[in-house]
Amino acid sequence: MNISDVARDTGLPPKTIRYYEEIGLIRPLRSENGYRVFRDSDVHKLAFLGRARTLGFSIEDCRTLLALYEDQDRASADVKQVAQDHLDKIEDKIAQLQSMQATLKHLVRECAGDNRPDCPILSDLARG
Amino acid sequence: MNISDVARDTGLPPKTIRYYEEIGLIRPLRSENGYRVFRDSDVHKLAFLGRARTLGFSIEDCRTLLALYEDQDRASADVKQVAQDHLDKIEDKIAQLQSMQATLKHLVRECAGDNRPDCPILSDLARG
DNA sequence: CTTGACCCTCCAGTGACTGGAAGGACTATC
DNA sequence: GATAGTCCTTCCAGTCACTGGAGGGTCAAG
Repeated sequence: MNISDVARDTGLPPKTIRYYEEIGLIRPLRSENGYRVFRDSDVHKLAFLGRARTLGFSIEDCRTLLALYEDQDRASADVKQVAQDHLDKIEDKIAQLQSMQATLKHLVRECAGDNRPDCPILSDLARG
Repeated sequence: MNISDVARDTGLPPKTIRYYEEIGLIRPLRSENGYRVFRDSDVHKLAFLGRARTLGFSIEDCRTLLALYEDQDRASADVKQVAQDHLDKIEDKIAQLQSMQATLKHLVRECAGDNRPDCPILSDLARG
């Protein structure tokens, strides 16, 4: 399989696939003309990576998860730990965004949004 | 005022303040020895920027907001538009994170987290 | 034999800082 | 006046996970 076939099948852009090779997440073969040749195992790994990225795991987390996936002697506790840590970060992030959301919603609601210059949004930013 | 005084008063690191000057958000004076000299108006702007950044506005949004703030003839509608667009982005982001959160919570709950290799998290990533 | 769609590598840019090196300036103490 | 310590400066590199583009080789169809 060539890179664009893999891109189609995994939903990952060719650029991203090349990048994943560059940082050592996959090691596709090469044909004589220099083109990358992807085995099923490469495609499988890329799909795995795509899904992990969709869940928001960092590339380093993905590397760890892939290593755990390939390690038949892994402990599920190790996987769970990675996922739990990530979940905690996501929940922190959600809380942070919700706090911004609450403030912004309030300010937007208070703002007349007309031709006049008076604006509670700017007043808030200016005075804290 | 020197940079570290301003950093203390605004809560922004000196590095960030220098960066804001570099990208043209502020234009502090210079004393003979080359040190930056911050007027009250600079400190005020930096505090404004700090609060806007806390609300998650991008630097370019901050630049726009600062310009609107300084424009006595602004229309509050323009400010409101910036804030509403940002709020929309935040709400998209929250929804995306909540979707990750839901999936991850489910997977983490299903995972035994013991010494055995069987792991629903990896199974999910491997098969979608 | 040319066209167009592939593929390759390498370099630069994104956003918003952050860390560190190398060196000048100021303040306090001896 | 020397020294130590803290401040200030600039400049360069790195972060994260790609993404865009230049410049050039390869392949299949007509």
